[in-house]
Amino acid sequence: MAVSNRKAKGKRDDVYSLLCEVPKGKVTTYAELARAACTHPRAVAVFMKTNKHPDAIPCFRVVNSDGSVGGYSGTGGVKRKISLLEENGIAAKNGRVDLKKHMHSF
DNA sequence: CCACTGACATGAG
DNA sequence: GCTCATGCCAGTG
Repeated sequence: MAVSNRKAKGKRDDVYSLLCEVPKGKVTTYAELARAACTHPRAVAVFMKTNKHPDAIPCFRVVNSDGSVGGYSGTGGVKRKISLLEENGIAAKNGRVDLKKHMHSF
């Protein structure tokens, strides 16, 4: 049972595609991304951590459903993520973004 | 090539 | 604020 779903790796590509379609200046949540990809938020976290294309995958645009930035495997950690968000016009104060202003729904 | 365990940046209660 | 439950991925034998 623990390995019965290994063939369903197509979900990962869906998450990446959806994330790439998020416009600049907007962010999405793990729950929303997972929902759009028909998967679970837990899986999305693994996708970002195990992603082989950080250059093509703006994981910094993904935040928690609470608006908290969460984490970042890229350079600088969450600090780098917050900086990138601000570069996109998103105010990430105290590691939090305004979802009601930047939350992107699929 | 097939099978199993460990690890994860969440969500909900 | 903490704990439990759930899904997907990567590595090893």
